[in-house]
Amino acid sequence: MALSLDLKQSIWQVVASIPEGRIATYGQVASMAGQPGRARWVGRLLSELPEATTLPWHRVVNASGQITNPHAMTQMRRLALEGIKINNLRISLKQHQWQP
DNA sequence: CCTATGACCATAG
DNA sequence: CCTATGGCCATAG
Repeated sequence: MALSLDLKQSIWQVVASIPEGRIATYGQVASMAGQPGRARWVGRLLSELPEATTLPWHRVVNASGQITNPHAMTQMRRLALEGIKINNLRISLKQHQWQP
């Protein structure tokens, strides 16, 4: 399926709606955007965000609750500011996962 | 068309 | 907890 701006926006909108202090997984974001199975795509889309974006991309982690991206330092700092505990790049999904 | 590459995921051992 | 495996899917070459 080709990538339309609409599809991108649906992903961005879900990411933007993740509450402060909560996290979501790549797969979760994809599903909530009506695009199940496109977790990898979510990751790639976030990787293309401009550095000055206001989108809370730091609230997205993988299915294991692990931080797996090139900006781990920034991500950890931001999450810490929101009161999220991090152990060895790992976050407890049980405690912090966003569950609408 | 084919292969390679990811900010991924589920399952099995 | 860890590794291995197969699947996933848009992009790039």
